[in-house]
Amino acid sequence: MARSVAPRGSARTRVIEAALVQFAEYGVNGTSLQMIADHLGISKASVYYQFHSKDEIVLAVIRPVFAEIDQLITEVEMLPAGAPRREATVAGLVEMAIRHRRVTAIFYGDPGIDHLVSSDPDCSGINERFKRVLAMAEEDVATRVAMSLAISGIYGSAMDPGIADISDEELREALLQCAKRLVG
Amino acid sequence: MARSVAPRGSARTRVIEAALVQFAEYGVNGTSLQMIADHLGISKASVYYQFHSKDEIVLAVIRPVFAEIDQLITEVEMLPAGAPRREATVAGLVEMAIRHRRVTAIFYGDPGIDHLVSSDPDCSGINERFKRVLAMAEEDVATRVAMSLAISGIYGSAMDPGIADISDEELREALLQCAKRLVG
DNA sequence: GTCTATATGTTGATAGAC
DNA sequence: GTCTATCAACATATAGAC
Repeated sequence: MARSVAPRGSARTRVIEAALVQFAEYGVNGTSLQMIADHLGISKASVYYQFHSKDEIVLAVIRPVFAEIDQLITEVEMLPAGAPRREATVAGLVEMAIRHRRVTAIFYGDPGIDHLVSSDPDCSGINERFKRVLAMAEEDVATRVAMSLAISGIYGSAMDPGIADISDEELREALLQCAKRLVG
Repeated sequence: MARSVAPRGSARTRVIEAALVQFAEYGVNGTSLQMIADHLGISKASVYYQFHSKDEIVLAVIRPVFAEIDQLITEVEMLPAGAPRREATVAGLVEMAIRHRRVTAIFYGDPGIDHLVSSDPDCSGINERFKRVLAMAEEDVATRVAMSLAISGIYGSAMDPGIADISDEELREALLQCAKRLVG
């Protein structure tokens, strides 16, 4: 390893992190490159040196999230379909929601992200895979609704300012308890 | 009643309805006045004849929703605090989510709307009142999380395309069942 | 009530100096 | 890698004719 390690907070990484924060607060369509640049104290052109377009920034932000979902799918696919798989899925989503808390959550339902996800092969592929693993042989209306409510509820409550005072550990426990009541 | 009745689809009403549809699909920040005008087959200037600004359109769209929430609060406030009030609240929200299905839902979490709500006295007042009636004397972490998850889950699942094939009646029943398991 | 035309600012994005 | 300067496209919003 003669080559020196990339600085801990590389310019590229800082752009991604600044974008993440602003996207979470103002949404993708409500966040301009000027806002991201101002937040970093640099110019728009410097942001464009790292990314060719806004879409590239958005993709760089959501890619790790989709990678996590992809891994979660792989894990739950090894479980038998039905209740065990459902329970592992919501438990995994609770971990993700806690880990990112109030940040990842925004992406669930952001129209600016939805559009980009649809046009990106990798993301939409994972998206389809996720939907497939969830709907697998599920004819039961009650179960399908419960899963849908659990997923959007987990993300929605993780970012709810009204319960922001609750610690990660307490929130995780409470969410798992809710999930168990819904799909267990 | 010498004066003739306003046409069923007045120009103003049509603008509101067109905005509602587009806001739900693209978000407030992702919807331009040009898009609304095009959707109605009229010009931007005609839209501005009905509303002085985009914010006015957004307010006109969300006001009825907040009026419904206001009424719901008044109803549940007459109930004893605790479980009975919580159950009535989620039941009322289920009715609202079903009634609007896939439309009202977007407003829950749209950054463009959140910002406007905060700056509008009426809306933010109702918002505060709603939060107060929910948090009333609730120290129990599990209950607070369950309520948060139920609320965002109800709205989120009502707009979930993955369960759009389920009829309103079936969805209402399934959501009420979920709500009961969470807060009952 | 609707239109065309326009004013004014902001957006995403590029060129080129340092 | 960062900057200033600039672009075309689009945003909200207004003026005034019909």
